[in-house]
Amino acid sequence: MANIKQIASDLGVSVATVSNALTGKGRVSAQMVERVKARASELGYRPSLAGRALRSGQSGILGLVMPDLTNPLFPRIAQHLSTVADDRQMGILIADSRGNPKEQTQAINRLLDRGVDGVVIVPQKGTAPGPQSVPTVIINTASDPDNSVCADHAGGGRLIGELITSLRHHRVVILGDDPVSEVQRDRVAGMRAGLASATDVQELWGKEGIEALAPAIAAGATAITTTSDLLALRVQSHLTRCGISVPEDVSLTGFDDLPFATAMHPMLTTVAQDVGQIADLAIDRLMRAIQGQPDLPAPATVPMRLVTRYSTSTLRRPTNLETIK
Amino acid sequence: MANIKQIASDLGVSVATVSNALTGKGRVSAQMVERVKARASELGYRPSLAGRALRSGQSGILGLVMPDLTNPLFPRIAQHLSTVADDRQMGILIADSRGNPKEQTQAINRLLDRGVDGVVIVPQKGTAPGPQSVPTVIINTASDPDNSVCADHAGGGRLIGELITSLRHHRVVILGDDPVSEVQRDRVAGMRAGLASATDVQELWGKEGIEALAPAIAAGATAITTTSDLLALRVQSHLTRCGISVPEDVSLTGFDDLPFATAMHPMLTTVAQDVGQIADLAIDRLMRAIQGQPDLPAPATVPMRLVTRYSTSTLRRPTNLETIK
DNA sequence: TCCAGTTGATTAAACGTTTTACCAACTGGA
DNA sequence: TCCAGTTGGTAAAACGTTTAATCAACTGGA
Repeated sequence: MANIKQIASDLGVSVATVSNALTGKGRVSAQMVERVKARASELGYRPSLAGRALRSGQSGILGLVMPDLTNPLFPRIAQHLSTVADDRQMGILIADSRGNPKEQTQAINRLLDRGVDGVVIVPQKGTAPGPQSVPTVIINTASDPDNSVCADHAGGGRLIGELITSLRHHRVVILGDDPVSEVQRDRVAGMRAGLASATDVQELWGKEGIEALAPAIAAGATAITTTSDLLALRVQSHLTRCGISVPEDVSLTGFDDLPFATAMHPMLTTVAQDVGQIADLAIDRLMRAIQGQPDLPAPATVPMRLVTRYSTSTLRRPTNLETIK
Repeated sequence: MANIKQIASDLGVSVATVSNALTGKGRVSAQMVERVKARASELGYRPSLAGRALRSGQSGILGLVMPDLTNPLFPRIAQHLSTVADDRQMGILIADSRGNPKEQTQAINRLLDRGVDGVVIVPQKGTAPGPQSVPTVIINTASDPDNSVCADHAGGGRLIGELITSLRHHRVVILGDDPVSEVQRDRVAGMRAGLASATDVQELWGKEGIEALAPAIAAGATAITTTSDLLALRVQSHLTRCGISVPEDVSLTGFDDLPFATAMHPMLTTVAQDVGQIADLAIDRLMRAIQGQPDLPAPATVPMRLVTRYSTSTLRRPTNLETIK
């Protein structure tokens, strides 16, 4: 409830002096600064963000637009974003684009109406939000080179591919969830690159893909690389039901290192995004844009990290399962 | 960029009239309202929330304090909260209390500094935030009867217990994660109530609890009820490793119906919170308090819903595994 | 002594909105 | 004709902050 005017009258000075003393901007004697600060903390003074926002035109609030708040990555992104925003005295307002592109632009508009100083957008699969009226940074899509920061999905895929290669697997099936997603296509492309020396690489998608797995294994595949941990869990469940065990009969990998990856048995080999660094870079670029500094030239891509656990092992059975049968 | 003054001068009227026309508060002729609204939409006018906030002392923003943003429930709570807040033209600012009580009060203070009109708090395990300087509603703890809304954890536990009872299991182990959590203790208590007619109910906690599972089963337990899905996944993995299969050898239940529950095999029997309704009630109470209406008397508790899947089955083997061995 | 420069503080405007108090012009009834 | 009541609108203050412009007092050098 205490305001700047209160402090000013208590001390018999003008409000401008108080403001200057607190912000350190104008010219105020050192001792006056002391007195002002002392009184301010006595009163428990908290500057009114509303007043400041009105005057300065900046709200000190950033918007976060997610394609779907139940996205398994959302918690980690939100957390990191919120801590690094905190460090810069910024708040984070969330908005859900509820899985469809139309809602996405509405969500952005709602944030804009609230006067956010900038927005972080994690776009819908397959959409690329155009330039906005406030500084914007896009996470996890490389569409607009200037203002995006994204994990190196292809690189992550390659790490997986190379791991599988190094474990001497030659017959591999790559399993994706939805080919509409640019991110997933990138991951798959990376896997292919890492598997360049494999003799047989097969690409499957979605629910039918899972059904097709057992036959593929029967036909000789010895490793399955998926584009998400959830998919990997599904696969493992399915395989267990079919009497195929991981990693003895087939190696299996996920993507993203979700919390349950370590609750599985065997614990899942996967690849992790450094969400902290992504958030860091995102906020960094955003603040830079907000403060009118020139954009950084290249889009930022953050390397992924291979997390080797126990769902992968070196090939130790004949390539073709038929021979066992 | 268009403001109320702009519209006023365009139309040759006073700003007060424009404000009245737009908010429908003062006395303005119907046709003037038309003209104002027309001009406003021509200009793409958006009221400045900052201006309004300064004048009215209300920011139109609610704060959400979570114990840990990576909490598996956070996404769903955030999503529902954000949609129902949207309906009331409110924004949601997030804050992370990073797993410790001290940060929790700091997080609350940060939100307060930002001028939120109210806060929704999902408290740290074992803490009960005291009364705040703004309207507050607490989710998932029944500590303060006046302003809390929480799932009926005990009721959910009872549902599980009754299911297990109806499946004719008599020897059950209840497995919890951390007894510090009031929520988990409630769940366990509910389970016990639902299992009243069982002959042997054992309670285990944490990592050692999991280790003790196989011996317990060897000693005759035929069902395991856990206080979280993640725990259930861990257990299932552990049991698989021990050569014990679900649900043939032992029935298993989770809690919360997290996304991966259906990716497991067998799909997990669990109990779901109606997060939508919880969010609804929470915002409802919060808005009521903000608008100065009297508090609703009783704390709101929302019933949980049993989700029966395939990790539970009726008892079909001798109670004591020893006899098999 | 005078003047330029510096220091420390003040005045007042501005940001965009809402709201109270007020005013002018009608209306209808006595 | 006069008055009370209603209708449609305006003027101005207020919310709390920042900042450009101004001013008074002091300093040191010529």
